[in-house]
Amino acid sequence: MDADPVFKALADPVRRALLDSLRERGGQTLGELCLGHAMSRQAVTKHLNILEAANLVVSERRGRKRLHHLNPVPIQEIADRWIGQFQRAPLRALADLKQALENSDE
Amino acid sequence: MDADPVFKALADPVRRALLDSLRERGGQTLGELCLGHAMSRQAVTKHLNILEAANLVVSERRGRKRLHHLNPVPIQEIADRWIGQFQRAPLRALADLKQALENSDE
DNA sequence: TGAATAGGCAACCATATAGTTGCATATAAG
DNA sequence: CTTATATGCAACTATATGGTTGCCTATTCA
Repeated sequence: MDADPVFKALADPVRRALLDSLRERGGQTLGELCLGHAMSRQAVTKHLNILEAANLVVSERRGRKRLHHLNPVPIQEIADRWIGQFQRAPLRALADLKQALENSDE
Repeated sequence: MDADPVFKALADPVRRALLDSLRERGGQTLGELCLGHAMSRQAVTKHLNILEAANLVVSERRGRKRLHHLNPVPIQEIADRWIGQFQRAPLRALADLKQALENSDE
């Protein structure tokens, strides 16, 4: 897995809101996902394309509609492989930080 | 906490590498952090400024050196408050996805 | 003191990003 | 068949981003 497109996809608040919406209710159409966003349908399409490229969203054509679904796997993988590394050594990092701040008074 | 600067800071592979480096060894100077990156010192400075603005890195002036430390707290908070939401309902999302893909053959 | 070291500041440039508008296409409904 | 609906495609624009270079400041050390 290439994590970079996932991180980049998550960097935009509109895209995070779209993921939130699809987590709440899967199978939404493009039109439904546009509601509540003060931007054009085409702008939302672009965001969805970025989310699909990162494999965070999967869509299926259903007649003239396109239904969108969240794929939680990439987020899980980032949590496990990347964030986990930072969680495993947080106490040491915080201790370093605390010591550095204390020593700065000398 | 505003999570947006943190997500944006994490979106760049150079900045993730800098965090990795500081996780491995805290207290590195700007010059040390520049080693291994094929870019100017000023470019690295800009990345570090973005990481500091997101509170992912804390630095202290020590004579003519500046020492940098990882602050793991924002990553922890994102993991807990944001990613946790996606991890709590992954089975349902995957089931939705599987069902959608199966139904698409009808 | 004077030179070398470590870093800061500001202007500039190229490309990426996020948005727009206009028009085209395909399916559904009457 | 015709119209309305749902989406797709492409061109264009403005701003953000990531990088550069040149020069300045502040320590350290001989």
